[in-house]
Formats: sequence, C-alpha cells, structure tokens
Amino acid sequence: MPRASKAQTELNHAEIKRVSSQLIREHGLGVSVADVMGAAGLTHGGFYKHFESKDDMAAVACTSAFLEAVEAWKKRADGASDVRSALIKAYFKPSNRASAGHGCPMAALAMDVSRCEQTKPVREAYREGLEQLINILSNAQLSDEEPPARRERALVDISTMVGSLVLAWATSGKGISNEIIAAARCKLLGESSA
Amino acid sequence: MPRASKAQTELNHAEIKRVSSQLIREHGLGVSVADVMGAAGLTHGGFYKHFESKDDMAAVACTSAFLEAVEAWKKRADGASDVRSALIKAYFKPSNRASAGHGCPMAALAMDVSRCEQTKPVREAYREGLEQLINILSNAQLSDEEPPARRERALVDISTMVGSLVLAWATSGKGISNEIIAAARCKLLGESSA
DNA sequence: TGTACATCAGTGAACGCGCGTTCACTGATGTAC
DNA sequence: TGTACATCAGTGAACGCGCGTTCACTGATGTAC
Repeated sequence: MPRASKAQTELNHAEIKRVSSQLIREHGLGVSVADVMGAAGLTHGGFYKHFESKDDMAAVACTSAFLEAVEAWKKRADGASDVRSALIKAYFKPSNRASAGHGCPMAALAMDVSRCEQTKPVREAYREGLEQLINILSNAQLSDEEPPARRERALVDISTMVGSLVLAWATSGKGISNEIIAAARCKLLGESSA
Repeated sequence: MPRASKAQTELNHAEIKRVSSQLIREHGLGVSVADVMGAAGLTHGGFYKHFESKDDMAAVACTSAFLEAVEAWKKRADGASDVRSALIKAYFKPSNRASAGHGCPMAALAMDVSRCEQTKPVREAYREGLEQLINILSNAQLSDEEPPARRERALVDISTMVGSLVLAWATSGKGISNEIIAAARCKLLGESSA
C-alpha cells in the first residue's frame, strides 16, 4: 500500500495517537517506535511521516492521554450532585486499576517524565495535563472554602489518589494492593461527607 | 588487576550494591549493567561474578534501597516525641526530593516494579520493603486507635507522601512542584496535631 | 469527464549504537604441603 | 616459614539482538489541464 488517501492518513494518525497514548502508559516512554507503529497496523518506517522524533511522539501521546482523562472527568462531573465524590469514586473503579494503559496518566507517566531531561517536550505536556485535572478537581471541592484552599485540597486529594494507585500497581496480585486502594478511597470519601 | 583479595571483593560487592540502589532509583530498573559497574569503578565483564542476572541485581538493589530507607526512618523515629510528625517532616525534606537516587524507593521504583512481570524477584523485594515502611509508620500513629485503624491511616499517609513526591518530581523546576509538596506536608502535619 | 503527471504515505532494508550475556584470558591471592 | 600450584575476581573482546533514525523505492492518490 504505497500511498494512503488523505482520509486514510488522518485515520492512521488518529490510530497511532490512540495506541501510543495507551502504550506509553502501559510500558513507559521507552516503548519502541516499532511497537507503536505495529499496534497501529503499520510498519516502523512510516513513523517519521507522523512525528518529528520519538520525543515529539512522547509529548503528543502524553497530551492525548491527559485529554482522554480530562474528558472522562468532565463527563463524570456533569450532573453529579457531589462532584468531588463522583470523581474519586470513578478514580478508584477497577477499570482505572486493571491496566495502566487505560489508566490515570498522572500516575502512569509521573516517573517516566521525572527522568526526562528538562528540555524534553513531554515534560510540558505532562504539566499542562496535570494542571487541567487539578483545575477540574479544584472546582469540584465544596464551595464553603476560598479558591486557594480548594486548590490546596485538590492537590492533596490528587497526591493521595496517584500515590495509592502507583503503590497498588506495584503490588498488584497481593492483598496489600487492594488494602491500599480501599484505605485511600475510604479516607477521601469519608472526608467529603464529613 | 586480575584477582582481588577476599576483602577487596567484599568491598567491591558492597560498592556495587550501593551504587546500584542509587542508580535504579535515579534512572529506573532499565539502568545498564555497564553503568552500574562503571559507577562502582569496575568493568562490565565482572558483573556476573556478583549477580546471577540483571533481574537478580534489580532485586538486590531494591532491597538495599529499602534497607537504607528503613534505617533512616528508624533513626528518625528514635527518641522523637511525635514519631509520625518526625517521619513526615523528614520525608518532605529537600534532600529526599532533590535527587531520586537518594530519595524514597517506594516512590522512585513504583512504576518500574509495576511494569515488571509478576515472576521477577524485584516485585517481592519491593513488596517486602514497602511492608517494612508501612509497619514503621503504623507503629508511629497516635495510640488512641486500634492497630487496624493505625495501619489503615499509615497506608493513606504513605499514599499521600508517595503521590506528592512523584508528582513533584515530574514537575520539578515549576512552581507547582513546591505547591504540591507544601500542600501534602501541611495536610499530613495538620492532621497529626488535630 | 478524461488524461498525464507530480505528490507523498507507507514499505522494508540499512546505518551505527548500546544492550545483556558469555568467555578465554590474566596473574595476584589463597592454600596445601 | 617457604615453595608450588590451584583458584577465581576482574578484564575486555565478542555474540546476537533491538533500538531510533534514514532513505531509496513503490504506486495509488490528488491535481492540472
């Protein structure tokens, strides 16, 4: 298949973005170009028709992963009576834990991004995505506090959520994995109603 | 230097363990055999006189990193009037944030361990190390609660500590990095005195 | 609408490189007498 | 204590492999007339 139509090219590009956002969460930023292209049903050679470099792809995939999360959070928040509780409950659903590839990008990418040089574009993509999720959760806090306090509480909520998730992933298959998730969920939800 | 004395061999082995526990935290479990041996002042060829495989080294280095943390926590706890506060304050010291290589192994290794196959020995090393730190913090909780509640609270404390640290690392150099750490520290210490 | 031709998305071989692991070799160390 | 010799920690070249990136090539797509 020597040349794809414009429409097919756009479909291919969207598919590469989709699988890359999944694979970087599942296997880290070290996932290979060939694996990403293979998962999209293409061969590795065409990679540079879609991205400037692997670093570029990492940033695009990171942004894409956060966009997915932002949309899911907004959808959850829509129409919920207690938005904070709704977001926390969704975060601790088994589907967010089962596979890092479909799970929280804040948690899945944190250490990979940490180990990137400051100049790599994925760092800025991560920070922007993180800020968006923080803002959604800040706005979901009970309104009996000033915005600065709401943001501060959102930062702590997210720290607890992310920490419990990475610890649960690292101990998956052991009893302590569920124990950590249950404790964090219970604490965060208990505070909401308190 | 064709053969080292028994004493020198033991010194070399200790040094390899020391640098490997640092380098896996700094660069992840993907750090190369040559880099580890080089950092210990040796060449890569001798690696298999010290370890069965790279997987073996990962487990040994992980155990070593947790041992260092356990000792530091015990030292902190010794003689402190409020042990929980002392441990939390130590955790949020700049030295634990400045370099992942000298920082918390729970945070630094969580995602690397998550992505390891279930059969890799590093997973068990991680779980055992984590349990030790949980136990220390459980015992440090105020004694007006039953042990199960103390453990549960320790699990949440550690989730918040680990989550805030990985998020701070991922955003290092930006204002939000300090903001996350400050919020988590303030919340955890505020609870202690409440 | 039909034809001629330039474009370019995708292919697959190739590049230089670093990886984990193996191995023949070295020669000081440790041991048996 | 001295001597002869086996041991083995460390060396560095080599292995097969997968990596990110480049590139000549293909031929359907898209365009100009």
